[in-house]
Amino acid sequence: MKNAAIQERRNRQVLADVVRMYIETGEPVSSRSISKRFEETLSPATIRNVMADLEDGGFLYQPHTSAGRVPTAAAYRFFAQEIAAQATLSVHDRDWIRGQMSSAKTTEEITERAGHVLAEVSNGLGIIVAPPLRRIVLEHARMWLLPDGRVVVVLLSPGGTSRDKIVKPNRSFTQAELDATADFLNRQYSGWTLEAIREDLLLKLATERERYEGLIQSALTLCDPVALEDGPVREVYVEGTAQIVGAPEFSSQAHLKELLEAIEEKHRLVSVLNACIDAPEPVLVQIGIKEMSQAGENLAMISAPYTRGDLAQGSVGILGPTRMQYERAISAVAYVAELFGEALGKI
Amino acid sequence: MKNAAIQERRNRQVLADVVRMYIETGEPVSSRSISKRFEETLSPATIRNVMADLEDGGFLYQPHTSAGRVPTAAAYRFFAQEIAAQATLSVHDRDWIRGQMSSAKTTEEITERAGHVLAEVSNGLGIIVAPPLRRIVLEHARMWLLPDGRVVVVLLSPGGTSRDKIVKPNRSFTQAELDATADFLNRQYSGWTLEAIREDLLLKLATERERYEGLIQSALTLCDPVALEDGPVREVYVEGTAQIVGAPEFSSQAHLKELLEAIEEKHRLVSVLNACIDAPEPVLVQIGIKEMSQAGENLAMISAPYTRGDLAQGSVGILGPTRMQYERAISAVAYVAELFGEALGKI
DNA sequence: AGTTAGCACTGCTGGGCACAGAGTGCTAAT
DNA sequence: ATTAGCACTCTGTGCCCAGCAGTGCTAACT
Repeated sequence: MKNAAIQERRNRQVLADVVRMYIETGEPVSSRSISKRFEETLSPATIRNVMADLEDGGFLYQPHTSAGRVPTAAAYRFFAQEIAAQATLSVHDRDWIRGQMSSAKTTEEITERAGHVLAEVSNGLGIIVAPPLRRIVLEHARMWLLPDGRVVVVLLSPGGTSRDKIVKPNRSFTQAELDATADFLNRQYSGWTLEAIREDLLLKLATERERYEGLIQSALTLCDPVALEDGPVREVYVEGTAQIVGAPEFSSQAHLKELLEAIEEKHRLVSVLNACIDAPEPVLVQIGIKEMSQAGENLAMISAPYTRGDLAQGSVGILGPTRMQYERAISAVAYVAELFGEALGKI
Repeated sequence: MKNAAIQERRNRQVLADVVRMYIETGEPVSSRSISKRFEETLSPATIRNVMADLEDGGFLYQPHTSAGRVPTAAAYRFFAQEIAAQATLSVHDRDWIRGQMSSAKTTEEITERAGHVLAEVSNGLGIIVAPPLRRIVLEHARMWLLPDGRVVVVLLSPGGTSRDKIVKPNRSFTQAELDATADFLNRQYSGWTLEAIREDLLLKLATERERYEGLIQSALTLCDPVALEDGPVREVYVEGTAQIVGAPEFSSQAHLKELLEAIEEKHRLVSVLNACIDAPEPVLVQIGIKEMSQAGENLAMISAPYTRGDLAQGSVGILGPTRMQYERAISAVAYVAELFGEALGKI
């Protein structure tokens, strides 16, 4: 039974202290130093016994016989869970974050700021994932004809963002037709997500051919390309690459290079980060990200979804070394997610 | 007279060989190895004499007394100049590059590909700078009124790119006014750059108030925000951060970190890279980029402007260690710039 | 005069070795 | 159940020394 070691209250206390201390110093922690933390109520020898149990339980390990102990991934997981509930941001951090975020006006600025804040707080990467296109809400559509037969489609979302695309339809349209189509979309689907619109159109196409035939066809031809434009690259915003270079856990060039390559392939990040959208907890802590790279062993990701209105949109998070200040990081991610959603709403 | 050492033909030959060899191996090159390159027509001792002269001239230096010689920035400059004229791409590289570029369709894809190609070829960073907004050419403008009084402005450029923005004008417009303004822009300024339009509008405003008064005013109010939207961040595209980690010249963590920070502040890159637009040579080689960071000493940038039609638009380039394969890099930059411009034109 | 062989000199690199320090596991005493 | 004591293990560091790569200089050669 692996968890046996963790059952006893004192053992958990010791484990938490070891983790905390290792996060601070980055060096294997000895029984003596933990003993001191307990205000000398327990001797090093006792702590050693506890530590031996914890090692059996898979929470600690020794780099070599005569070294102190280092937390394993399991220890971090335990630790994160232990403190997640009571994680709270220092007033100083809170003010600083709000200050940083409040000066941003455009969506881009806000994103950049949020990423920057997260990177600074964690000494790791700050990552922002934009809402996937299909979750975008249509407020207003407009189309017009170009002299050469192409069509400009502009979709407006609440909050002032817009997306446009030039479409080469396979048949020619008149401006009147375009107006009718746009009007149809506006009356029928204002407030729907693109994803939902698309599904509904396909459904209607099958069941109610006779009623709207032309319009539905037109709408599909004209909207689909816009919806599918999906720029997978621009969706992810990463800030703070420079930070991870300093971290001693990635001092190995090979590891560092591999990690940076993984980061450049941003879609890999997205899947890990977006796990939090369906997670039950408000903030998700993942420890040991094998998906990322060989060095993923000692990577941790802390992520939270942000919402505008009440629709989950995308997520923000931190990717950093497992040896990270979890209290600070967890609460910062939560706070940034909150501010980020708010800020987007205000545009 | 610093250049004295370089006057003699044989000295230049030796210098070039030292640089070439150092680029290959990355280690200080000895007199013996150069002697071998000369097919034994000169003894190591002779080469040593030449090298001593070159050291006096500031082209070589010794890490310590009993080591070989390493090229200085001056040596690289000389070398780059020497080979720039005759730089030519291997058939293999040429095919590969064309292959990589040809599969890209959208502007984003093309940019990404170009960046990727440059990074791969150079083992450094591939950098693409988009044309500054003011150089964008207007093909067609359109505006319409939103229910709440805001105005959507869409500017179309030749080649199918478009840019839109939602403007909150300080007075209210009617749709008819908007149509008239757009029409005015289209008739008067189709084919002009935004920069030029803006200037001309301001000029006309001063001299011909009476004729177009309303239109000019409207055009300015509505277009300026679009033109000034200027996303300084999105303008620069960098690929290949992972590459530079491997380079032994940046093995020092401190240097590496500093460099990555500099790269994240992309605007710093832009000014260096854009120097090539006004340079007389088709491809500009800069060696020792002090602007970037302390480690800039051993950084080199190779850049070339790309054009669409006959308008210089932006630039593409490589940022890498001074110890770089210049022949390959220079010709690759030239070729990518050419293909990039072409590809943009075809969209 | 330019070139080259020979040789002494320099500074780095890597292996071997001893030593101190940190930390543990175990046993026996409290 | 806790703890003091002690033997044991492993690492990091400093030091020395030999080996090596490469130079600079001088003197001889063409």
